[in-house]
Amino acid sequence: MLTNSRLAYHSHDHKRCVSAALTRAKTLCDDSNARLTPIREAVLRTIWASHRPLGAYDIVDQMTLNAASGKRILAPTVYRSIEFLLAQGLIHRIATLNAYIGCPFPGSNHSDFFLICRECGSAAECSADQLNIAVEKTAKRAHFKVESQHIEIAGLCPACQDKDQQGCLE
Amino acid sequence: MLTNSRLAYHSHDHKRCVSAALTRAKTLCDDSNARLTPIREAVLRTIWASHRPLGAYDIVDQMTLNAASGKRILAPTVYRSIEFLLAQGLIHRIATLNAYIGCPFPGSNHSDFFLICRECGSAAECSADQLNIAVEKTAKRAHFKVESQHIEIAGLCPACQDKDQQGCLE
DNA sequence: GCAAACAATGCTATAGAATAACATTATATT
DNA sequence: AATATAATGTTATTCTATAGCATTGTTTGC
Repeated sequence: MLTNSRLAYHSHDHKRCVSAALTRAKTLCDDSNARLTPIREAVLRTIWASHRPLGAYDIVDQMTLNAASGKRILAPTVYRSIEFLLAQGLIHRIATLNAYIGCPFPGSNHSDFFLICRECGSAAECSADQLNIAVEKTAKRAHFKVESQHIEIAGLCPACQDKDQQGCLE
Repeated sequence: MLTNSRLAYHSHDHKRCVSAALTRAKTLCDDSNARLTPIREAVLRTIWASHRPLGAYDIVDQMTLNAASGKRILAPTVYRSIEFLLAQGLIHRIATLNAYIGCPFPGSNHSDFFLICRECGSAAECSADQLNIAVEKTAKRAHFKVESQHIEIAGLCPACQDKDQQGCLE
């Protein structure tokens, strides 16, 4: 099973996540002759600022803050970058949240499976053959031809389960 | 496995789907002391007009058309009914489409699993223990506590697969 | 190197989805 | 009937996403 749950839900050196993601992105875009422009890279970096899915307008705001004085990045620009990054498989859209998150293993063919913590907001991605098979099997019984699957699980991540038990959550 | 795929994807006497859904709704609301008001019932009926998920503003438009002359139902009213129907488990939200669909087996405890045809737009709902178990297992490996799951599968329904093969699709 | 073609971004406006806030009406409770 | 509660009407607004066109930047063929 492929997953970044260890990182997503526990304190870690997140700079490494970001730099790894950017390196992978550059390589992949290079290989496929796609142009990872400065703006697109900045959007990707902004999305990778944490393991929490980020709304499009949050990205706009964050980039406006980060940008050198006065330089405003507007919604259509961000949405275009999002479109590009989605097409390259570098990010995913979390439909139930209208938000976007970096893909920890772009390039590898996988279906979308997310574990979203309702407490801390962090989301981990998983890719499990076992699950894909179960989906296929179930669809087959309805004679349905699967083309893409999108699975969002809500609940509590390991860290927030511990907090809950200790009663120190507010 | 619980599913309405047979009905959703093939021609059938849809009036029976609607009347069955409304009967179930009345019974369930009665049992739980929830008020299925005329407006809420009309929204439910509108959503059940087909097996295709319907956007909130489509519901608004449709209800305005259906309503007696001039009587306008506005967005907040529809959204309130949607909220009620979701809470009662009588409808589901299809997150990837921002649309709503009637639940064919309300009252029975089940997780959301949808097969959405990209060709005809119809969506069937399934409930498969097998799949729930696979989700649980996969989540467990990430030490994630599942509270709710939402699965949307896109692809081709049986009827549209046949059409595709015959090349008579446009 | 230069012009034409194409891709990306800037910008304004607008469409589409959802809710906030408050007034009014209907339904239940005593 | 009087009060409380729930539901609906109404207006405005927020949030999400895209259309359309001007401008700038990057390739590509010559």
